[in-house]
Amino acid sequence: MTSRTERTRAALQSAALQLFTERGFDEVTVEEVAAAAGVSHMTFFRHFPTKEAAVLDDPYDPVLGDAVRAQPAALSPLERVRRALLMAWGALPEPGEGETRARVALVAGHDGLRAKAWANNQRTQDVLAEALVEGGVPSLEAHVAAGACLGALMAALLDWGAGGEGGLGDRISSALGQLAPPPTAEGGA
Amino acid sequence: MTSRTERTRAALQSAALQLFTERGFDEVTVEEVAAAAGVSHMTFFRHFPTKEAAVLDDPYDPVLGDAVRAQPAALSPLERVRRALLMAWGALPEPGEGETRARVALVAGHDGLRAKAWANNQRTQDVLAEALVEGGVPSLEAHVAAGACLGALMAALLDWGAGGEGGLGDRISSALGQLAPPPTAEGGA
DNA sequence: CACATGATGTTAGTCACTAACATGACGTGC
DNA sequence: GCACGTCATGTTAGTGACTAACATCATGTG
Repeated sequence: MTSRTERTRAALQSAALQLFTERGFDEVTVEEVAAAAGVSHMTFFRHFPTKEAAVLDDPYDPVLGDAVRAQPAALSPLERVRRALLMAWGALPEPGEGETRARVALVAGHDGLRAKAWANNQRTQDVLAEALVEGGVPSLEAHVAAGACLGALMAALLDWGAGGEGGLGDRISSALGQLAPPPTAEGGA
Repeated sequence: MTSRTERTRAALQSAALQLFTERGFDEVTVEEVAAAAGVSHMTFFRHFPTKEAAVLDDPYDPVLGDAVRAQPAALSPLERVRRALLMAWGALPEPGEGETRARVALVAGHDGLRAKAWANNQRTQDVLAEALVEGGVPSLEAHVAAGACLGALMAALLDWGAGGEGGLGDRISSALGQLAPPPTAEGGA
């Protein structure tokens, strides 16, 4: 039972993705996207706050906060965030590969989109940091841990979107692995 | 002998900073900034590509690339970037404390400005990663190292701008310190 | 003083985004 | 089935960032 709202929104998003990919983000007006979806430009803005938002649609934040809270407090903040992201990635429903690729490629190739993506990233960062702060981690340390992990993750994403060949999952684990503490010689887990 | 161009640019920047701080970024039009500096809005855009650019003015990138290249190749990419940033920070001429504070506070408190700041950050990230790639580091690893360090640094900056009391330098070293490898038990330097 | 050059002003336009009000589709109570 | 309310949408008019084309004014040079 997709409601009318959901259908319109999906139509807008899909029209936007296709037009932007074909002709470039800057060469397509919101007016055109709306027309392609069969609605007026006002309807576009009722569904998306900005032109960029039709491409950047990530409602994952709450999941991530909980994932951080689920980590053992004995670990360093950085390590808690790192594991939370790895865990959350594994648990997420893998979105359609092709479409994700198109979206990330768009973002990787356009300054304005990248900027907005970073802005979203920052919201996520705040959520992660908040979860750490609740657990007693000082604010600066919490934000730094979140910032470092998301910086790494974003780098992996953009690198993939810019033309990397492997799977996205592999890149993410590899990126976050780079932030892992080196294994102790004792073999302690 | 400051050229006319330089004087106009400085006037615009200072007018922008003052007006934005007084009344908020969104409540001041470019027109008003230009008027306060005694020029027309076209002149504003000849000096700054966007409204945000009058606040975000960081020409540090080239220095950072060289700082990375100066690090011993034996270190991990992450560690090379980390040390390069610490080194570069120490070598930079400390800019006027008050003005920097005002700028960072503006950025920390405004979504659009933060987004643009991240966009700049990405350029820096690319410069750092490039320096690593030249040294033989794979692209993904290089971008991740740069992303993580700059993510941490940005978090420290924004945290400071949002109302932290200590010195900025201390926060930066503390933030980057969080990414340092743990000291080995052997006491090896 | 004629001249070239570069910074600036003027004007008019595009486009993202917003506000106010009108219309149209849909289900609910009766 | 019909009045009614609600919610998605359309229409219109506006603001403000940013651009392009052309005019002007300052500056230094011969």
